[in-house]
Amino acid sequence: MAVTIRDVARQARVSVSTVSRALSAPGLVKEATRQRVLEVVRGLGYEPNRAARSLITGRTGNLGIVVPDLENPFYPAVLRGVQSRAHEAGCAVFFCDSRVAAEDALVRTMAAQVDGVVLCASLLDDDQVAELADTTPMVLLNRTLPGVSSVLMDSASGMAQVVEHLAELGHTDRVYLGGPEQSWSHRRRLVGLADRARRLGPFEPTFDGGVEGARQALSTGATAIIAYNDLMALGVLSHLSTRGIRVPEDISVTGFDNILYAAMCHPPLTTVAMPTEEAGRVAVDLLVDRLAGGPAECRELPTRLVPRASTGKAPMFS
Amino acid sequence: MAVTIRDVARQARVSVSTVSRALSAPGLVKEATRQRVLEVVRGLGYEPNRAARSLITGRTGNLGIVVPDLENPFYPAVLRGVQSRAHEAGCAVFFCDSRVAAEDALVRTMAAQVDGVVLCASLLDDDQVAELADTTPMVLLNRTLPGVSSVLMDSASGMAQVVEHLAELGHTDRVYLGGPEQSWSHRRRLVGLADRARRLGPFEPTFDGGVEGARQALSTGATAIIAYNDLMALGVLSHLSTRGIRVPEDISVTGFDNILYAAMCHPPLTTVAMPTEEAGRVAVDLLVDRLAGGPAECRELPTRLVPRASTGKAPMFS
DNA sequence: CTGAAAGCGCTAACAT
DNA sequence: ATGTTAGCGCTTTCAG
Repeated sequence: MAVTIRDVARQARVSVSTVSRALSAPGLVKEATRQRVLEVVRGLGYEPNRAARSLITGRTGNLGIVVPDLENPFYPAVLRGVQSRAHEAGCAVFFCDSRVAAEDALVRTMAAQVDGVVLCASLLDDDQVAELADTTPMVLLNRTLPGVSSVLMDSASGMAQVVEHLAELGHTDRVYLGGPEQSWSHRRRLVGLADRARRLGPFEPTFDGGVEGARQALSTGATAIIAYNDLMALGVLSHLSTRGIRVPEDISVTGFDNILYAAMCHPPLTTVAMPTEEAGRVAVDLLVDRLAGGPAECRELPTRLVPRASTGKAPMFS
Repeated sequence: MAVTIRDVARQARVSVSTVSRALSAPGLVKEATRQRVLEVVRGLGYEPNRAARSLITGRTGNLGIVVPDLENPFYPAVLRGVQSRAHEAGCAVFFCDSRVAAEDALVRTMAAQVDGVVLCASLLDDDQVAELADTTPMVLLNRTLPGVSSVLMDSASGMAQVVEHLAELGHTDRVYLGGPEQSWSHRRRLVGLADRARRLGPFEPTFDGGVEGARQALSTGATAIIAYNDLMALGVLSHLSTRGIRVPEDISVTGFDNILYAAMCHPPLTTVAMPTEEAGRVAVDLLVDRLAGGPAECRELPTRLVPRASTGKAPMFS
């Protein structure tokens, strides 16, 4: 059997409540006793039983995060931010990839054992999200819903920067390969795009989706392809290379997210940097605030264009 | 207040113990009563309180996994396998990236709230791992320790295949850019390498580590660079490209892991495919067996060479 | 097959 | 400032 609060109390010659207080309400016990207790705690290697504690407090000390696709490097980056901040806040984090099961089922399962959850780029409809948010404290990432905290990355501005960049290079015929239609990020990118590019899609926001998008884009004769995200842009690059089309001489390509590989591919990808890790940290902050009884809050983080070699002057432009 | 077992008992006109049994020991209660209870459970939306349950059983129904670097796509793949299998087994999974805090501290923290942990590619020394394994049921991934379950990917054979492939292409001067010296995978790769390549390193198993490795490799005059993993190989490719060195015409390059980007880079990378997702699933299987009182078990999964365009005939070889 | 009762380890009134 | 005590919601003997 593990060492319990009673063992500590006995050895420190105090009552269990004093031990409890020494540990979780330092102000309520005399410094000398507290030290004595702490010493015994260390000596015995006592670790409070979380189950017992939660049974009373109703708190688990855990946070949950649900992401749509861990294999998109965007999410590990977010997760890293979440985890480091959660760690600072003394919380452990449960994690789920929603390809494993339905998003709402996952959140519900999680809700039972965490104090709150970070829901990333949810594709659920508003009613479903609202229902979940009603059950458990929640912060949304790249998604909004009235009354629910959220952390947003400014996709509209990012996309506007992309279009402007392309325009400056002389591209007049631009095509956008869209992501999932329910996606908030996709819709915000459309806002930034306005009517400054044709639209194709929706496509899967993956490498293969990009390959398919490139195929379709080629038949439009556009000189610039704007992909929904970097993963797709990588697929676009790959397809163009297969077809012997040069980037950026023949066609310019842009992505979104600035994942690690955007800098490593050939040619390096012009893209929009997203404050992923920061977003993860802010999400936890908002969640913690919420748990402490604060109000729902919405925070938008800036994005910025990262020009690289996949964009160049439009052909025949001087 | 949430609905408790007592509410169910009252409404189903049975005792709490009957409800408890109906839920977790179906054999011990008459089918008719069980149905009645289940109906009330559904009607009330009753969900047993996990804290209360674990307080008694000592089980949490949770698994933990610690990985060294979530941003290496190798680990999300493992994580995916772990999660899908855990989900089937009715377990939720806690996750930690050991860049957030010291590995052993993380495992210890986790141990308090999971039934067992999967420890990936640990760099701790044997004593430390042994101590942890003593505290909590554990399965090691790509690491061995007597008496502890483990899932291994056959790095030695994979590396032997790489060297053989290079030899067939006429490369006689090969150089290996090593990974972390404490890494089991690294040491197994050395075994597969035997004395068939010079050795450089250790390097960080990252893109930047690869860049540095390439720099050093160039001064050796070798015609083939064998990187510890794909991330490094990507760095090698990048550095060579910067220096105007052609791959594979001037130098051949190989990686290890077959991450998604190995197929997407330029030129596509010859590498060794690792059964990552499978390994994650097997790890959970072994852990579950262990929790059920089974013996420690060791499973080695095969790897295989994936030849792509980054390797070619040695210069001057015909 | 079912019920009564005793806790699991801890926190939070309530006393002192 | 510290001790006493009553549970938190559940499982699990032990009786019947």
